[in-house]
Amino acid sequence: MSEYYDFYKRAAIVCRAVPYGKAATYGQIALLCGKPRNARQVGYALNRGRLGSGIPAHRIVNSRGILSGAAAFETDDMQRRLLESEGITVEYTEDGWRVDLKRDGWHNTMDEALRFREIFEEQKI
DNA sequence: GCACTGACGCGGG
DNA sequence: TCCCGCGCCAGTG
Repeated sequence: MSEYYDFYKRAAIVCRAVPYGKAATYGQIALLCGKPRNARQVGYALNRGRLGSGIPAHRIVNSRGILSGAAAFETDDMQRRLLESEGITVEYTEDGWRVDLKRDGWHNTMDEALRFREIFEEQKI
């Protein structure tokens, strides 16, 4: 097992792999990076642009499917509009805009998880 | 080194 | 199922 890793490089790879039309959670990204307790770091990285460009940040939501209320997008409704443009239904609740993870969530297979581990191992990150 | 912060998540009630 | 409390941990000043 690689003893030194770069969490942000891993997170960038995983985030870019979230399919069009699907939403993933912060914890899910962290888990696939091999750091299941680092969900907060995923949010931090996205907020501060630490993952570079080409990251579908709008597809990342919290474990309940709630969209980030943070003003990290150009406009308040940007994240919701991007998701809807991909065919994802976003419904308004008291807690904010929410996607149905049961239907539109990214449900990883064990194979996908193992594949990421291989990629990290190969690239020594 | 210390305290505080936050696009978070889980487990118990 | 829904709250709520607590744990989490890299960054930041």
